[in-house]
Amino acid sequence: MRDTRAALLLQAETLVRRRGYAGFSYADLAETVGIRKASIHHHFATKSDLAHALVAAYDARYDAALAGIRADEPDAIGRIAAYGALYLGGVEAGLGCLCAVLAIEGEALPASLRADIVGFFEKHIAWLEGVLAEGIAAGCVRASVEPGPTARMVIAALEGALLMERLLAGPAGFRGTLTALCDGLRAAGSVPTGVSSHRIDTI
Amino acid sequence: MRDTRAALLLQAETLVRRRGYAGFSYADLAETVGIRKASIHHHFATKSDLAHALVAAYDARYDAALAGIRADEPDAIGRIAAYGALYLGGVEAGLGCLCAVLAIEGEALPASLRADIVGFFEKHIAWLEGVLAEGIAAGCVRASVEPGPTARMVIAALEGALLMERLLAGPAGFRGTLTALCDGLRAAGSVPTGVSSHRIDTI
DNA sequence: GTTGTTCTACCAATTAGTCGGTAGATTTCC
DNA sequence: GGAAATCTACCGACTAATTGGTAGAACAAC
Repeated sequence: MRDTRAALLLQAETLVRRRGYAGFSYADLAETVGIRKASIHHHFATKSDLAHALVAAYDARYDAALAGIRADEPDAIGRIAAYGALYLGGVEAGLGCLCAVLAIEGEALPASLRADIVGFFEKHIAWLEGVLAEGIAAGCVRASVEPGPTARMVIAALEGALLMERLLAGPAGFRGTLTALCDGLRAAGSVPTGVSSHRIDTI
Repeated sequence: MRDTRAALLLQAETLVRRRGYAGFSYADLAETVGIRKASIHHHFATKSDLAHALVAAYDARYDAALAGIRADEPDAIGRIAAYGALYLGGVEAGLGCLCAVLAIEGEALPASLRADIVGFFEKHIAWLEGVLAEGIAAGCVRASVEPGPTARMVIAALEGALLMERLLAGPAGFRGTLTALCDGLRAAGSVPTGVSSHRIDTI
């Protein structure tokens, strides 16, 4: 049995992450999946329905990854390094972050989709804020770090690095940024931890 | 006298920065400028010609701003804060960075345009690397900072913050990220400097 | 009167989305 | 268990609108 809906979601996601939301068409998607254009409408009535489903699936995958990192990595800096490694997967595959791509085209997008994206980012900011606060309490993160603004700065740096290094220096460039980022957060006495092996499942 | 070419560049830039390259059309641009669609082709034969001119003008404006900051701000952290304030202008106006927008749609863009964008980012990385190296030598930037990777991290954080905070917390969110970024670079003994008043001219 | 600018009027291609219909399962009901 | 009804997945053939781009005439300015 062939799960067409899943194939559509998978291929649509890579198309959006490669070329943007306005940059791919139902015709493109139909061709890569090997189905007729009209049949896509059977699964996703409109393009924005498809986009919603895309964000929901992406968000769910990240939820799982975030929970996994929290469970596997005891150290705050290790958790942030592992979180950054999720983005590294995108650089390696030549794919931007789905939500960053959609955020950039924000103005031209349906408002409900924008709300989904805001929710995605705010969830990640809250997660990082918690990680940083715990890290400060445990003494592995610099005491002068403010968890709120720094959480925003961390995710901004990773989103920005994914955006840039995909075109510039690739994975090597991204790893440099991630290391510089972690080094700036670590408390003076704390020992660096290695790069984690966390991966976002699909793609 | 009415400089149509300049008006086209100005309006096209805001359209791209709001909706993306694939997200605006010659019809949109014609309407905002108050000209017929065919007349645009007289000034910019193809859409990618227009995009090239857009990047060239944007790049030139940043060149001037970078030189101004270097001349006016003696301190490395002050220079980076001033550089970040350029991006703040985008957040306030609700506009993304032109090159970030184009970078995201990279795969769907003409290759020559991609090269322009790579050049833009590399120039800024080199500028920041110089600023950081001088700052370390002067003692206002943490000695453990590595100028190369950290320069990439700084621009990534600013690009990412512009991307995100345009949708999330606006200028206040961006300022928080900028402060957290600068705080992470400053040497322990160094005194914080205020936010500069540097602005990118047009828009 | 020539040069630069803008216009009207068009073009072929592509866009998202609709239409009526079909083959094959699955369910319902006697 | 077998007929009838319903549902799922897909298709070819559309549509109206929009896409970037072209040809040639009108108009302006020096």
